[in-house]
Amino acid sequence: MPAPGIAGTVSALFHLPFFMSQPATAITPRRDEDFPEWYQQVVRAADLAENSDVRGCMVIKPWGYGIWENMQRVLDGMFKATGHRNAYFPMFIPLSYLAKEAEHVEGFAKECAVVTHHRLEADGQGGLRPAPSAELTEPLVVRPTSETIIGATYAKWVQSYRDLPILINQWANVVRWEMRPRVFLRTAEFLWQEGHTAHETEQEAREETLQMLRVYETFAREYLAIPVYVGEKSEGERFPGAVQTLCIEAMVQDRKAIQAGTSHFLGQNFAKASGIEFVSRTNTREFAWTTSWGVSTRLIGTLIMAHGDDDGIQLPPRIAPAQVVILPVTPKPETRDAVLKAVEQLAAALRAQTFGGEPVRVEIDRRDIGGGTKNWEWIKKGVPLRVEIGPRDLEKGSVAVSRRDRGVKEKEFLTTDAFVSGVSGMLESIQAGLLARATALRDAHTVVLNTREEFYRFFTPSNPDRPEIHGGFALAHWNGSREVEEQVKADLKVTIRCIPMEDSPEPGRCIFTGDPSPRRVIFAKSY
RNA sequence: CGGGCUGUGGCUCAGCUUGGUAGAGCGCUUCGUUCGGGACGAAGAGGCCGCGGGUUCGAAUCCCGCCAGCCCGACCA
Repeated sequence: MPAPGIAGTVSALFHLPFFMSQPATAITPRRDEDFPEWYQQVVRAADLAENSDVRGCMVIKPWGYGIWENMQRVLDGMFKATGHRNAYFPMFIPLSYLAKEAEHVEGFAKECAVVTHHRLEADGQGGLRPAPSAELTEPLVVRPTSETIIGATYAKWVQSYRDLPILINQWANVVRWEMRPRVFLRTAEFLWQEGHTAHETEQEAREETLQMLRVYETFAREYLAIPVYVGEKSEGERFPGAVQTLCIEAMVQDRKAIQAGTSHFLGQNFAKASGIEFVSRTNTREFAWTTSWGVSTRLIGTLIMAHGDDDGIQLPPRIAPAQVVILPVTPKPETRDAVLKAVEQLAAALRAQTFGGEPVRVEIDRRDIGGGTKNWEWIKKGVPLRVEIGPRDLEKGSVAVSRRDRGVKEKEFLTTDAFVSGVSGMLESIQAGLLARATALRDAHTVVLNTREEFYRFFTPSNPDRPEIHGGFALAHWNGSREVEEQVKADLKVTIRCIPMEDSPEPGRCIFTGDPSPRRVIFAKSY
């Protein structure tokens, strides 16, 4: 984590009283003091979401939802560009459907919400209860994922190889009854997209799985400014029922890994379970080959932990709900109208500019609250550029521009024209800076380890009672056995994040057993 | 599901041991002074102290029961 800009720090100190009545950073605790608590405070300070009265469920507030809407819009375009279309399937899945695929049941049964009744009645004590007479003959499960119900539907749609491929995505909510919820990272209900495709051949399905993984990788890098490793999950981390699970893994600022997206090659497992059969080109009956792939609102949590600083979140411009916020400075009533008029003109001029092929997103904050308070709110919300215009700027034809990736008090005075024509470049520079910083962090904490001792040292904090930020990604040889994986997990809470896809893997010997290993895999602690 | 803890204005909490019908900070409202700035002052609104029962002249405070939430473990996008 680089230090804040020196100029900004000096300037900030200059404005504070000796005894510092205000914290030096907008968020307490700082990241290095208590990362999990810092995360929660950022979610609150940036007004992204809050916990609801329903345990484990969150209310996503407009600023947070705006981020999700941008993710949806961009990804949706990428899905369409690769030939997919959207559809919608039911939220309720008959219990018997879930039971069809053995591994799938085992994976999800423990965290399913179940609907058993379809009517309420008075309980005689002023409350309500499910009516005993209205019990469903077959309970419905609130979807934890939709493979089974979509599979059952595809089975009806597919008769011939001519009906394939089916390339469908749905945007939906899903429910997994988690024991330990954390806003955006692990909630009982979350929003996501799930792509479900069915293919004629294994190769085609495998290519689809890989293609969508690459879509996620591109999205993460180009839009979220988060570099990711792409690879395959080990057997222990695989999606229940999948033949192969591919993933993108990101590192966030406490050096833990987070799975940011997954793409599964399901083989014929679900086709067999759901009866997706077709008559082939050679007039034989075949099971289809299916895939599924998804990303969720967890990406918002990833974004926070990847780019946030001690003053709040920092949004990559490409995904920010507003890229520029204009803050009118209206100290005197007599100049107020002129300032507001200039603000409108500036907004229009900025919106006529494009960034990443889209009009620049501009918001004007006309609220009548203290300028400092207002400024800090937008800092905490992570808007990339803040622009102040006051009466003096009107006279000079200038604006005061602050970048979120620079010091809080740092302002650049530009002519209005220069700012408008340069806004796209500034946004590009911020976007690139975030990616560069995240990449540097990841690379600095990705190490190659060759012995068991090094490995255990790397993942052991110096203070076990209050673990400091430590560890990172460890590239090490592994013999491929589940026993080793589970031992490491039990000892250190470290898991295999992925088996990286490389062109020329370097063979070696497992650092735990000495067995031959075809390639290094990535170990890390994870969310 | 095991272990620890907590429920008091919107938020964070004090008060409870030694019962006498409620406090602080922040936030909110109004007024004023400030103000290219997360300022200051004054006034004000807001609480059947988680729920039910018991002891008592009297319970936020003591006793019993229940409910809810948080933290630590097992599970997880």
